Amino acid sequence: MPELPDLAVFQQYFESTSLHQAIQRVRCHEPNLLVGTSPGGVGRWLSGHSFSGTDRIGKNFFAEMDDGRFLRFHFGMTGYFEYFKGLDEEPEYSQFRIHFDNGYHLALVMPRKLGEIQPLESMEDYAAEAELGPDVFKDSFGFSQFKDILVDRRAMIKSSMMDQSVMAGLGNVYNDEILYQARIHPRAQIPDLSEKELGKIYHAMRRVINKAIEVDAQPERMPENWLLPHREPGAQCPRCRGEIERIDVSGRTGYYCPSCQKMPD
DNA sequence: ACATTGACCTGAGAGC
DNA sequence: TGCTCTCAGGTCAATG
Repeated sequence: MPELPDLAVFQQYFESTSLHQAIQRVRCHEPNLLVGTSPGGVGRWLSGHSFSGTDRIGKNFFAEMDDGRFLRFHFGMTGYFEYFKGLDEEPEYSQFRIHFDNGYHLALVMPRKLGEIQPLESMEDYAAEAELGPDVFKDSFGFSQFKDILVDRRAMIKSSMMDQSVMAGLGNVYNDEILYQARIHPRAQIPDLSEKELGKIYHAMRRVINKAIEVDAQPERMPENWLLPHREPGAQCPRCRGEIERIDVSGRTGYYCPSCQKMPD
């Protein structure tokens, strides 16, 4: 479930494996993933160059190239990178593979083919084009901006926080976690939330993302007192021992604790 | 503006 | 054992 913390970990992985090595060629098993290019086109885009750095906006990962161009990756629901040596070690569900001069390869592994790979001249142009909101984990995204963005909205809090054009990076799972820790009902309407409650949400967001990255976004390493290890109906709330419930919000299945997360008055 | 639904894709897990 | 069904997850388009 690649959300912002997962992306941050992918970014570290990419940086520790795939920078500053000449790219020989690429192989795309699933051309439908390519945006604005073709298997041949992405090959020409990359071949003979190398990656020099990385960046991220929300759930979009940008591999920066030695001449300042980019390749954007979106991981859909199931994507991740895997770096490996011999082709006989290529992972199952590898949809796209980059051959480096040193004999190693980087694969985009994605059982469900809902991701995207896109050559780009500019990250900023892409963000504008895609109408991406600000990345929720950039240093510049402080509480005042969080509040300003939400203040004249009337939607449910969870819907707006998951809307990538409002703010970018959060998905279903971490959103539930944040609202659980802030003790806010996922269907709470934004106009009904006080500044203090918005503050609790913002700070829970920082805390959750930081901690999730610290444990490499591995679900089994999430703290036991989080909601995340208890995302099933009938599970016990680690805080009040009440029953975790399933709830649909804007078409996504969420989980929350009805006794800890009350609707605002 | 906002909510809802369905489509995309396909493996995992459940139920028979 | 093997089949069929449902459900995830992120995003977008269509409809109310």
